[in-house]
Parts: sequence; C-alpha cells; structure tokens
Amino acid sequence: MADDGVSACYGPASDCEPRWLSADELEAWKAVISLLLLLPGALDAQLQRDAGLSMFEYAVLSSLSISDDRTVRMSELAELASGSLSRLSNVVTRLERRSLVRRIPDPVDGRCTDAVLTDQGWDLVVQAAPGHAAAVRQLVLDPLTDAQVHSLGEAGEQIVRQLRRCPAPRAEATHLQPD
Amino acid sequence: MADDGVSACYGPASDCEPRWLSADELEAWKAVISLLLLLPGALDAQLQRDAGLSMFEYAVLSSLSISDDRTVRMSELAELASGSLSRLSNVVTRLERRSLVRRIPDPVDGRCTDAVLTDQGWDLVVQAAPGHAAAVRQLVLDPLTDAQVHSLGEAGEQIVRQLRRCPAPRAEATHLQPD
DNA sequence: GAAGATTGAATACTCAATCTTC
DNA sequence: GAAGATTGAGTATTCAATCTTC
Repeated sequence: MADDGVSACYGPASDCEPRWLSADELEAWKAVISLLLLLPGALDAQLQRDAGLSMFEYAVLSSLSISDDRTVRMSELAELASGSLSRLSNVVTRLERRSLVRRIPDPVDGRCTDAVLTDQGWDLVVQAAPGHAAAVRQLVLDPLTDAQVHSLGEAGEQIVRQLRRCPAPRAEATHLQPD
Repeated sequence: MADDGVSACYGPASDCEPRWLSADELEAWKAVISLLLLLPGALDAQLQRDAGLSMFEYAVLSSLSISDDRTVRMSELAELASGSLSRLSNVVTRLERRSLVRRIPDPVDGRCTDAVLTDQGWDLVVQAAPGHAAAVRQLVLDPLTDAQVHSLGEAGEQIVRQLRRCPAPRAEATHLQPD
C-alpha cells in the first residue's frame, strides 16, 4: 500500500534511480533523521540541568539500579545501556570520580570488571527519575496517541533487533539494496 | 487503552509513583532510547566509510542539493539539517576546506551568509546517495511493514513538531508531569 | 593467545563570548 | 542595540593500541 509506485528522491533532485525511496518511506526517514539529530540534545539538556547526567550516563545508572545487587559486568552493562565498551569505560571512570559507581574485579573471573551502583548513585537515580520520565512523557509520549505509542514501540524494537544483528551495512551491499 | 492501570518503573525498581510510565509506554521508550544510542553510529559508519561524511554533514549537503541555486542561508540551513547554527558553522568550515561547500556573503543582507554547494560537493552527494539510501533501507525500513513505516513517519513528525515548538522541558515541569 | 577491559590521540559537539552588519 | 554568524574553551566520543588475566 505504501509502495504505490510513487518515487521520490532522498538526495539530489535528479538521478531518480530504480529502487529509490517511496513517498511514505521518504517521509518516515526524514522524521527519523530529525529525531536522531534533535531528541538527544533535548533529553540531555533536561537531565544535565536537573541531575548533571547525560542520557547515556542515566542509562548506565538506571541499568545498574534495576539489576541484582546493583552490580553488572562492564561488557554486559555496555549492552544494557546500548553503548560500546570503550564508551562505557570512559563514562564509568567519570561516574566513579563522582562516587556514583564503583568498580570491583569480578570474583569469579579476574578478567572481568563489575560496576556497582553506590548508595549515592542510587539516590541520584531515584531523584532524577521522575523528572526524566516527565521529559520523556512531554517530548515523546504525550504528542502521540496510545496506538501510536504502541506502534512506535514495536517499530523501534524491530529496528533495534536488526541493528544488534548487523550494526553496519557491508560495503558491497550499499550501492544497490538486496531486494 | 494503553493506560490500563498497569504501572511499570522506568528507573529504580522501587518508588513507583502516581503517574509513572505504563507498560506500553515503557516498552516504546526503551526502544526509542536504544534507537537514539545505536542508529546514529551505524549510519555514520556507512557514510564515513563510503563517502567520508557524517550523518549531519550528509544532511547539510543533501539540503543544499535540493535547494534553488544549491544555495541556502546558514540559519535556514541549520533548520533544514536539524542542527544548531554553531554546529553548522563548524561543519561548513570543514566542508569548505574539502571544497564541497563555499560561503558567500548574502548580497541582500550583509549580516547573512549563504552556503553554496560546489560542483565537487554535488558530485559527492550524488555518489553517496544510493549507498546511504540502501543503508537507511536496510537498517530502518526493511525491518518494518509498510504500515509500520507509515506509522513511524507520522509518530516521528509529531514528536519533531513538539520538539521544535519546545526544545527543552521547563525545570518546574519536570518533577510532575502536567497531566 | 584470546577474552575482557582500559587508555590515549584525534576528532567532534556544546555553550558562552565575540564580531559584524543592519 | 539586535540579528546573524563565527570562534574558542571545555568536554565527550571513537578507534586503535595496549594491558591483564585466563
């Protein structure tokens, strides 16, 4: 139904080739890219102002707060917080300086490091959570109907599933889509 | 329909307060935050590898390529590319060094600066567009049904509309949502 | 030697301050 | 003096190289 033969260009206004984006697809894509470029800044601004945290830092602390013993291995935490291990390591170093997190060597396997949420860290998440939830509500959820929220959730999950399976398209695949 | 009284915590596992996120809302939000943290990296990786561009740089060049005379005032271009003027200015400086864009003072109002896409810049966008479209297709569109694509587009537009109206929630509004 | 994690160098982003033209 | 734009300082992110423990 979306693929009704209407073809629109994403990119230069000429050169419309075989399987370009349909009108619906283009519309969706433009919305997504604006979202990717605008939403993180807006959410970071609220968190930074009210709790001194970035979105990623919040994701880290929040992930720890809902885990057993408030403790998670670094590599697992990176997955939970949707970031690279390297990024996580840097962030945990900063959080450690602020006494929000502690690192301990994993008692079972000395190669692994466990990140532990401190009491201070817990308090900060508990304090920050309502404001953050309100921002998410205001910026993301409130503009949508219940049906749209549900649908957005499902679409997002689909995309993330695909992303985790295959994070970057192969070079060969990028010049003509598989179809 | 989503707000059926089921209450789930986003944040610490205790402290479930009055108007927290419903199960559906929580699900949607987790998907969105993962998207915000994972998708830019994946798209940047493809663009960087195949064209030496970031997603934002691509948005800038692409916006210029579909504009009259391939020319847009900086402040307008910032809007089109969904970035701040400051960020745009830095990026245009880099693009100028690579001869992909030129700056000229606006002939009408000397305070304004016009960004102009060079022939080289045009060629690069034309060359990069198919690969980028394929990546968007593979990572974002293909995992979805046509109906999901359509719905995602509408939801995204709603959220972006809200974002442009009110980029950051007020401090007062963040501790209890307006409802 | 391989898995898990950290570090450092290069690059990019943000915010506030500044500059120019109207 | 205000609008439009740029610059610079401070901070964050990424990638490759390194270190440690198994």
